[in-house]
Amino acid sequence: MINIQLPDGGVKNFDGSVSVLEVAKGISPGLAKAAIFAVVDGVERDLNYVIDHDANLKLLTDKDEAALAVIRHSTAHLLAQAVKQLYPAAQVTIGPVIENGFYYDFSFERPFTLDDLAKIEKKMEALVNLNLPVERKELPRNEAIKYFDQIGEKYKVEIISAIPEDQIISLYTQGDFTDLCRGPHVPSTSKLKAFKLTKLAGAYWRGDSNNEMLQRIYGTAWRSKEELNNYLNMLEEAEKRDHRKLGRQLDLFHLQDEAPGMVFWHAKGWAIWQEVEQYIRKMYVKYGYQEVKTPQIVDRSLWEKSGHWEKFHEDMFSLESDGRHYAIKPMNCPCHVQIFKHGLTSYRDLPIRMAEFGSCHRNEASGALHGLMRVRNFVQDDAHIFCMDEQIQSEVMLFIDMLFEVYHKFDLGADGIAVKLSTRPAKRIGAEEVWDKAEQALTDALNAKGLKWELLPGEGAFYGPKIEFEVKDCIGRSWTTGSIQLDFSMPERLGAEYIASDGSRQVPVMLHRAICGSLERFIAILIEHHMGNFPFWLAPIQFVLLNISEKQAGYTEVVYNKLKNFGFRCKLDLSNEKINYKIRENTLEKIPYLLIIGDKEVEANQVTVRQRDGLDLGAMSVDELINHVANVIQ
RNA sequence: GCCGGCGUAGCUCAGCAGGUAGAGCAGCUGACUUGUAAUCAGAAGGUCGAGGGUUCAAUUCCUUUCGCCGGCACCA
Repeated sequence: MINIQLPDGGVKNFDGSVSVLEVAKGISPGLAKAAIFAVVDGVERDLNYVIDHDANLKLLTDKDEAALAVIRHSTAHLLAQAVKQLYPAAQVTIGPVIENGFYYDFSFERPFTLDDLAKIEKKMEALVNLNLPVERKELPRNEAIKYFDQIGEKYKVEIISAIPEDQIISLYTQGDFTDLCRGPHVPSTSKLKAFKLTKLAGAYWRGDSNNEMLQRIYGTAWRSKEELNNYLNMLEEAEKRDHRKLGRQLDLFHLQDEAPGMVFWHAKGWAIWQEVEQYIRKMYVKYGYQEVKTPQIVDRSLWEKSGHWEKFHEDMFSLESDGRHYAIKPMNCPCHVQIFKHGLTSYRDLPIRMAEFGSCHRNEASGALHGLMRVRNFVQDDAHIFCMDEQIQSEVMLFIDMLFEVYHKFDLGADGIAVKLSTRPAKRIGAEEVWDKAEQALTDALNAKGLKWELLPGEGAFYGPKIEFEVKDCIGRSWTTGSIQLDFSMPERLGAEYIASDGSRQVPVMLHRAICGSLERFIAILIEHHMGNFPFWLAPIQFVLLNISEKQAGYTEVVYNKLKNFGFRCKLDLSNEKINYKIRENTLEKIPYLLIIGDKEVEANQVTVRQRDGLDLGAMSVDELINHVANVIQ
């Protein structure tokens, strides 16, 4: 007798072993039909998993969010099956679930084409219509290796060979196709009814650029056609926020062939930049930073001392002049250490927080460049904190406060920010106890601030652990903006010291930190986050003045000058167009306030205010308008 | 850097099985003097990313190269 406990508290009894599907049928035929997979005693199982003991059972259908991962995984198998049928010479490798979908990597004699993709998708649909049952079987590891060796799947053999010998390997078969997989899977290919192959790409085997490049096919899969369409529409909408697109439409900046990865900032983009920079500068004052400025080009010997030349010279732009070798700085830290070293520093002076809007050049790999997100010349809101060991945690906490104050100011919500702690890598310098202390300090600071964070073991730099703050762009790619990084190496290498309370000379700890990361990247994030509708204080143009006919041109200009003298960024549109046209054009420019002036306004010494979202605030005097925006800014 | 795709007017894009290109919008000129998301008309605008090759003829085919896009790798 087997008792099966259901989530609603009910219990089903069976005389002997029973499959999940049979249990489902016992509950209701509808449930059995809709079921995708099950959780038995906390473990995900297929529907034909046989329960032979008392157990808790939860059935999941396509109504459950959790079904998505299973559907996606099964769709990846479906893709592989289709590829094998169409191109038997292709070798299968891995096909995991990712956010919103899946991919599968194949080794094939030639790259797949878009035509292939269409064919493969058709084949997948045909396989769905065949309603192929998906069946699990288990083999001892060595037999699994033998099996894949026999069918010539050498990548699978390699994968299984890395699994301990005593393990049982599970395989899933649908029709003529068998794949190595942990499962669970949908019971039949007919459950896969909303998928689309989205892109082709190259990808290195095992993620290592020394290895062969495989053909990766990406796809998305959902529980219903409706869900799929919603996703595709969402993607289409999201692409409209792309900062590269908006940068052109709003005339903020451009990039051109002659200066790859370097930005030409137009007046409107630069207005945003100035606001951001000035705001960050205010924060420096508030949080006790000193601002400095250091040279753009520095003799190579400094980079040799700092170790950058050895490790990164391929990414550095260098030049020769009058027989001397120079490098354009790829970072500011060695220069800041030079300022720190000037004169004697007492422990009483610590912490010293030294900030610079430092323009850096890095010769990034051509394939890495991406709009403003990844450029070759960028300005970091960089700062280095020189402090004593015992000050690390409080400095990190202060930095976190500052970071969130800044992000809040720009309307970047904390829930959109991923916090990651990267700890000691295999290759590293510094004593274990120093790493212990440093990692503990970072962990404690994160926890003290009540942040949700993710641990990335082994991802730290060789010279210290770090915390990174990541935000996503319009289509979900993650970019690091803020970071704070401990450095046990550079102060010593470059001979930075302070006089301790006992009169001895000590090497300070150095924290590298940035909030925006680079102003370029940060502004790109702002553009996408606000969809170009910048808050009033950031908007490149804050007011546009529109006269209805030539008659009001004089008065319109007076108001324009008045607002300009108050320091607002204004545009005067006296163009000889209908007011409808002018409203449309300036609304598309995403100017926060459109001030409309006709005879009525001239007479009453007012302006009629229309917001860019179409809301009509009615007529008011200029003073009232200024009051209004002051309230908006707070 | 690697794999694939792309590069035509300021922008968005069409075209060409090889016979030196076309639209809309913007810009320019003119008319209209306008009340809350596109007034009408006219003229103009391009060494089809760059170099080389094949050909009587190349924007179209081949090749090299640069840049961009999507991934991968990288991201101190």
